[in-house]
Amino acid sequence: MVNAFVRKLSGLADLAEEDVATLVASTRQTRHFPARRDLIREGDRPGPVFVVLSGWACRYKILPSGTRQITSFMLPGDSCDLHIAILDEMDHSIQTITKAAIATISRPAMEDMLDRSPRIGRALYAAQLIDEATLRAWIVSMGRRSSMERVAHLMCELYVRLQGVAGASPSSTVELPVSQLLLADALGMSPVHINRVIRRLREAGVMEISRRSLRITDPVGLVHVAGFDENYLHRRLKTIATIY
Amino acid sequence: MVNAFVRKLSGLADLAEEDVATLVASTRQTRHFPARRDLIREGDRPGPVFVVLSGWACRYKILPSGTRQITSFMLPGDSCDLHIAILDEMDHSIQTITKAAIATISRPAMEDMLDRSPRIGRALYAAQLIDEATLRAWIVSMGRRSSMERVAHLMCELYVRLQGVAGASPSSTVELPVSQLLLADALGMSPVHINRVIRRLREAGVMEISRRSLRITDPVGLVHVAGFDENYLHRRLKTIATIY
DNA sequence: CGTCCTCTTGATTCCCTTCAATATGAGTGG
DNA sequence: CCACTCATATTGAAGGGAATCAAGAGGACG
Repeated sequence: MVNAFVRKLSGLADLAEEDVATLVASTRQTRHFPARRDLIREGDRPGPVFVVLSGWACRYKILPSGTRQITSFMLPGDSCDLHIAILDEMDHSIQTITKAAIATISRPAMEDMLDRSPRIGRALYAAQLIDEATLRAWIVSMGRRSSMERVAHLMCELYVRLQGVAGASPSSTVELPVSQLLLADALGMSPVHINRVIRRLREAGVMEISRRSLRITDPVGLVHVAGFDENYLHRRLKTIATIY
Repeated sequence: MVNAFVRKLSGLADLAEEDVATLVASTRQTRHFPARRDLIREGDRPGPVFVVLSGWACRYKILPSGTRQITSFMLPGDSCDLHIAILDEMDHSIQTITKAAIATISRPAMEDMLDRSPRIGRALYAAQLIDEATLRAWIVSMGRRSSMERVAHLMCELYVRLQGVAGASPSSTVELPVSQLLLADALGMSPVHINRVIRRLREAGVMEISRRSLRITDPVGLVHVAGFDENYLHRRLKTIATIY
């Protein structure tokens, strides 16, 4: 059984069997963390590369006023920048959202892996470019999308990302282990308003959030209100709209 | 005389003389573009790596509604992702803001360069990580900063970035060849409101924008209203606050 | 069973957008 | 050199979307 990391990278490059073995070996050393535990904090010296094998995490930054902004979600299979060690210190923190299994890849191990397999390197670079594209998509959302569109867009993103990694059969329902307060911190809105927007989306019949899960009742409609163009996720796989 | 690209990378890694020569040679092939000219468009197949030698450019995305969101500014010395060629298609466009001299580095040339000099590779990766950090900082700005803070923060960022590359003597005034409409597209605000915020900042005595130039009249004050922490730019150089 | 966190809904306030009009300035052609 | 045009900048007025304040309900957990 390969892990989420391998599943994700397999979708980004043609990995050989030995690559898979290398990746599995490199992520053998895993630690389990409870929810809401910082893996690394702003100002810390960057350490090894983190790989999320199960559970959710997020990158965030606290402002002087005390408010928080989440800059990205890390889902199973996601890892942080492969060359993070180049920098002097972290400019943001990383925290688990749920219980999570985190593997760490030391810098020498990472460099060894990049040296040995160009395919792994290619997959990791592709992953990084997708992460960047996602950051840009968030900027677009925050800058020019209405709150309805913004929430819908994030749900589309998370849905597609989860489908891409889970390898599970397409389902209209995915687990969404985030509180509305967390969504607020991710979307730059107030928790109260997030709640109202979710309600409007439910009343519009496109999606529902309940019991920590997201159910997409009208995929086409959701994609439409979100103005979602999944090209930025650079997946040449089935699209959310064509699954159904 | 070395170009802006070399000057920027020199600040990110200890380049040998041969590295400088390599970089200069790789950017010999430059083209001149007028203002407001697309270098590459969303949906296009990624081509060579673009390097801005002079002038300004920006990455942007057009939404279905027709509004535009700029996701980053490219100043002299900046380049786009070194591995951009991995992706199938561009998820955003790049356009010149002013007249600009753009060098292109073909994919083979880039790979050759990375193979030959680990120092150049290191500098390029550092540049990319800084770009990513800047994207995160923009997300934080859009999500959790007030319009005053947001404008002030962008001005701090641009000022520090310009100082980092220009190599010029520190000055309270830098060229800022962007219209208020462009700032609006970058900051996710309306042009009208941008105008009012700029006025308030002028009245507060911290900065002035006029005749396409930015004058910082009170650096400490500006940094303060912006809540600017330049750590994210990962410069171990003099800070905007300590220059004065 | 009490406590705390999350969710939900209402009321009020205000920041920012939109609409509108005018001013300023650069570039163009007569 | 001066009208003309168009982009940009500036300011006012009005409306709306989202934050804030506030209170209650539901649910998880020790």
